[in-house]
Amino acid sequence: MPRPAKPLIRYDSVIETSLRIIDSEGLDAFSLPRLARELNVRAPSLYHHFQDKAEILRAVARAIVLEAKWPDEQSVPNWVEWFVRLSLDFRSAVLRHRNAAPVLLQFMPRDVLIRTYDTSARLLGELGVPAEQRVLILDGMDKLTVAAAITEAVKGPDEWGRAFATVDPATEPTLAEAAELNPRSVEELFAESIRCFLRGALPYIDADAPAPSRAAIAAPAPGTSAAS
Amino acid sequence: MPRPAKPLIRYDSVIETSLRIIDSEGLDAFSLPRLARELNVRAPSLYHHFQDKAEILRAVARAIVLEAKWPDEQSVPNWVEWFVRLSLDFRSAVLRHRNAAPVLLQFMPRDVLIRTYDTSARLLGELGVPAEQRVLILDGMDKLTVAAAITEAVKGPDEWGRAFATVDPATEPTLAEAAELNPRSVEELFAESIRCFLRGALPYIDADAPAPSRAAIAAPAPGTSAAS
DNA sequence: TCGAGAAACCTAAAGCTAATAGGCAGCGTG
DNA sequence: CACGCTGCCTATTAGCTTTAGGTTTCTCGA
Repeated sequence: MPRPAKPLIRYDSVIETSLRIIDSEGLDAFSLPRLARELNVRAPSLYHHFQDKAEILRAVARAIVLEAKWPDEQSVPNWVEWFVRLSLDFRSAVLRHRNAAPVLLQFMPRDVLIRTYDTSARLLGELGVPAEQRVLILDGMDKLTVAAAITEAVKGPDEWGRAFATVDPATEPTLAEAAELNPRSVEELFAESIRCFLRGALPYIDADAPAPSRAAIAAPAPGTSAAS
Repeated sequence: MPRPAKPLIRYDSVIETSLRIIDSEGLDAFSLPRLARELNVRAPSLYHHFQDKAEILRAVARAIVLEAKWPDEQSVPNWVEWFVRLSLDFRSAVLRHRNAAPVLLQFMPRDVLIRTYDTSARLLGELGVPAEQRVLILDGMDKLTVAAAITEAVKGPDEWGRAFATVDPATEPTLAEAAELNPRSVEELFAESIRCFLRGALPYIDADAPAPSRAAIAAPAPGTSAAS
């Protein structure tokens, strides 16, 4: 059945199907024959649309990251909570696709994040953060969101609910006690880590300042963001 | 040549050789035939010593983490810098074996870290950190060291020196400017992130308090660490 | 001391995988 | 109308992990 009237392989459906297989059957189960079977096609045909398997996985990683939406500055009381919301949304997107965590580690689309960080840098400028401090904030946020989300995704179901849930009280009594008395869920820990970091890194910035509107960030007044 | 007088395969040399192959030729080059060739042996023989390839990789991950040494509390001015040193040592161990980052993501030996965190929890108790806050600190440190080190390890050589070095000034001018004006190396950013987090999470703890001696942590006086 | 069985290697092979080579039919353009 | 390109196909290569089963040597109890 060579050369059908309508193409059987569409770029978007390849990525979509790949992600569905990875989500439901795990990364090890994802192979080109397996993917091709789902598309009613033979594996080598995929090479007419993608250079190799890595290119498919790169696109899958990109699709996951693009699921994270841009938080509305209206829905949030101040700039700190805007950053927290940004991180939580990213984390949610990653955790929706836990099995793809190794793919994200290898093929994280930096350019997508870079655009977010550029906007965040502008936001920091509006807030009065000195230029030489901005990379510290952005890099720290990167660690606390991207890196933390990926490593959290690989944790087993026994660790999903509470932090350090698998600690043995017999061998690590102090840690087990701390885990017992910890009032926060893993999601709250995630959010609170970011608040702590921002508080510690920017003690001189008013935490109650509102998040600048998207329009103000996108088109800053001349000289506003350039002035450190 | 079945059943030689002296065993040809020693557990330690298998792990050591595996790590050397991964370091020098990359993770993709590491296969059981490749490993067996290095040991002057055939691939299936390895199954008499390891259940499967994953067991070897698990041991490799453990070996990397165990390279991180326990910092001497004498060498450091206060407890904050003790935590910073702990993180930097871990980071160094991971970055010595960049190619093994995906292995670490999948097979991070939690039990090794748990022991460190138990000791750290005791340290926090000595410092007067309330019990219900300790998990926040430990989990945040975990994100900022373990997660950040793994993701930093997968970065390409063009990103090793400075943060956001590959940003294009034409498309992301604000971020590029921030990267230009950033005074810190990636290692300093790593250390400073931890200081910021601890400062933000524990504003009421004296940052200049010394790190408790290892002996004091290992055998706390009764009631000292249990009292929150 | 001897015999049984376990230990530690081997070869052979099954059943995967990613990727390449080359063929064939339909589509659109000159 | 014909020619070349597109988009699928089959066949094949080379390499991977893992299992099955064979052979020799070591160890240990009688």
